[in-house]
Amino acid sequence: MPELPEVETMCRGLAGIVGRRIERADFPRGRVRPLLVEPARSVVARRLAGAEIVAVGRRGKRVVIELAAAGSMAASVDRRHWLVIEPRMTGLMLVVEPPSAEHVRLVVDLAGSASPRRFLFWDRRGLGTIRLLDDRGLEAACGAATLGPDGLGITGDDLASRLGRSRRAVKAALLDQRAVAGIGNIYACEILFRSGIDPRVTCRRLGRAAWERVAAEARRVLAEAVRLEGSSIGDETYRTADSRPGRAQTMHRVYGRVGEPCRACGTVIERIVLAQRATFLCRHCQRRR
DNA sequence: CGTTCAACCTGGGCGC
DNA sequence: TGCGCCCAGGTTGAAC
Repeated sequence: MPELPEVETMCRGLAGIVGRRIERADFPRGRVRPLLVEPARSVVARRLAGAEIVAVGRRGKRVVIELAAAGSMAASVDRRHWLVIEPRMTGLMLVVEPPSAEHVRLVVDLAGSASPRRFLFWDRRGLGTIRLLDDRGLEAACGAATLGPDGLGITGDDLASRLGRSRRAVKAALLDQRAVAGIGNIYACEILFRSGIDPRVTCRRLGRAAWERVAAEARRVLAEAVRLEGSSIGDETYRTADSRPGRAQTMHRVYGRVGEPCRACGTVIERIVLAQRATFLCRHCQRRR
């Protein structure tokens, strides 16, 4: 579920943990599958305890919490670690009570009496990953070879140079995190609608002006969705770190609107499957190149 | 190079 | 009510 705007909102909701010290970390009843945690849960828990939280940031769809090892007030890089959490479909970072206790995967208690007292990773489907990495691990997991330029700052040049010669459908290409980081299924559909481009069109058939449009709409749609704190669709879904629903779903023009009239022209919105993902489009409005 | 499929999971919605 | 099936915001690896 969480794409760039949702993960960005989670990170902003964690602002209060920066500068705090971790008292203890716990994987309640080992509810995270071992394969989704790196290194072993006991090692992660031990290393987190006592660490100082230096910063919280986002890389693509990942939450990155920078830590200084216990007792190292100086910023020696070799004592830095990064807690990288990938929420995947249903993961949430919360500083308040979770929707259910049974899907809490990681709890981090903070020292002191300031608010928040803790933060946690809650994940209903349990597909999310938790990694505690050193600088080399971070580079491998979130570096330029893994993640392309961030969607909020993507340019027409970026897209044209990375995807311009590709034979893939443009929608599939926008979901490729190495090309542009942070775009997922909802916003790919919305960006292409606003760009007036059919999601099935092959990248190499798009001209310069089209890539400029896609980049501009990507920046605009993602920024607006961040402003609206992400998309919450239905119950038991994405929430902000303090458990409020986002409002970006109110800006959706095509996603989830199959059978409903296009807000621009009245044509019925269609749902097709492209690259194994539901894809929504307006045949009339999405014909440009 | 690109596509397709299965897998990893839980739970909501729908048809019968 | 209950059951079975399909669907879901993501990612990965294998097969073709």
